[in-house]
Amino acid sequence: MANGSANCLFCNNKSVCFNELTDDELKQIEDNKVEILYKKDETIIKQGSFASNIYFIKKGLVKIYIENSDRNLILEIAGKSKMLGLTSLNHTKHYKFSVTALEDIVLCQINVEVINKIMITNQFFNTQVIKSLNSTIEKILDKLHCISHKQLNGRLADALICFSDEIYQNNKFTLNVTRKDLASITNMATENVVRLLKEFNDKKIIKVSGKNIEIINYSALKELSK
Amino acid sequence: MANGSANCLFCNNKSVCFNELTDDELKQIEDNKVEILYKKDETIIKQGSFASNIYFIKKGLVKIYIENSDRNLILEIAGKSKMLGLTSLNHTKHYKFSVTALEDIVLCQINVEVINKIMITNQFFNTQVIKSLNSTIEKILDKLHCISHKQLNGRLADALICFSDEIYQNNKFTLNVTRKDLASITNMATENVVRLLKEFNDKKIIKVSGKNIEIINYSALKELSK
DNA sequence: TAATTTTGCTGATATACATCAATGTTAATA
DNA sequence: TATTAACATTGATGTATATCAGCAAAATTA
Repeated sequence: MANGSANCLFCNNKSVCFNELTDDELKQIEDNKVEILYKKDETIIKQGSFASNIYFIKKGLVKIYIENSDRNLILEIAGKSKMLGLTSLNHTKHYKFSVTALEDIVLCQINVEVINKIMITNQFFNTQVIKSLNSTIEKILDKLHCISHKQLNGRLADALICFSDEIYQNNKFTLNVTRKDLASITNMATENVVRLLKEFNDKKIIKVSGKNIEIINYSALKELSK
Repeated sequence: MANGSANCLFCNNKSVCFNELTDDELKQIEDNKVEILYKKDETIIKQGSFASNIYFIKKGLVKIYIENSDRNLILEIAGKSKMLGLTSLNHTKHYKFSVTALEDIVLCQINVEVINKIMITNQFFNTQVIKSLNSTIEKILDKLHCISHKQLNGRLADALICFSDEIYQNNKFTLNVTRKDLASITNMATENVVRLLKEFNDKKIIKVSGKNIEIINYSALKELSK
């Protein structure tokens, strides 16, 4: 929970965003950031609260989700190098989503004013921030497309592909999320996640054993995704 | 179709974005923009094409939608002062959506390089662009929430509230869209739009007569929206 | 003006999916 | 280690919503 002795200048977890900052700019960030450890299941960002900080994940996975009285919708499972809370760049805004830790997390919380300042002085950084915003838009558009146009098996296939290609970058992985979370990712009932995982397993598309999943027939998944 | 004699300096359709530009900056835009007229049903942006321009709507309504082989999803009905195509700010990107005219449109097409240049020289403008990106994110998140959590009547209620509050800014309006479009907005079958409009009409929540709609019981709609 | 296409409307039917209920299994806590 | 709670699983049932079919009305085109 302590402000990092961790020095921004020599930080080897820097996102592309920070790559081209001058030493002076990095110093500014260092003076206005804290490094924080979150334990599994702790809330990092709470939906509805004032958006006044930028977060940068150094280690571990989080889930970003829209809260709802009955049922949540997970927008993204994100990990190392993810910037969170860019909503804060424009003041007087509230977070539209919550973020909680799926495992132990190390992140840097950076004061939004410094980010705003450096966006003025450093054109490259400014571009990177806009890129990040655009990529967020792209991601949630994909999500929207997936949920509005595809049916259950396609949506689950999409989720599995995402885990394999992006989150774990391995066709064999151990889930950090529950079946209920999988249901929140794909916007279906938990029971259907279970049933479909079994069906995929029986069809030898994937191999499921508890939280361990191995993708056997990738192209079949891609086909289901359509 | 001609480059406007329309002078940016004296344009009275300027969006907030352009409000604080210097005369010189406005001149730069003027030299790198064309004013274009689109007729009803013409395509302004085609999904999948290279994103290389910024558009600014001066007059008329457009629909922004995700194309899909079987069924489209309308993200937004937008009008005067809307900036389109900010995806272009980062190069080598394709549009993730299409835009077509719902009526005769006047818009300015601005070269993305000038926009990028002015974002460097003018901090206020830069902030406005980021605000615009953030507001896009917020809108899509709302849509995602609506489609994933609400059922048919709630989704249609949402759409009607949006028409009344934002698009037409009047509780009595004449739709520029077909029932099929309404179905694409709410992600339901066209038949259900018809049935629900009739039901709302019978319950004296709204008064429907063809494309003319009047909202009678606004609070009932708000209730349905939950 | 007639002919054709698109849009709007209505009821009947089908189905994808959620919900419910019941039970096993693992993980957290005392 | 016992106790509780959260998670996972399976089958049976219900329902919201899509699909289909058929026709009327408007709008476009010939």
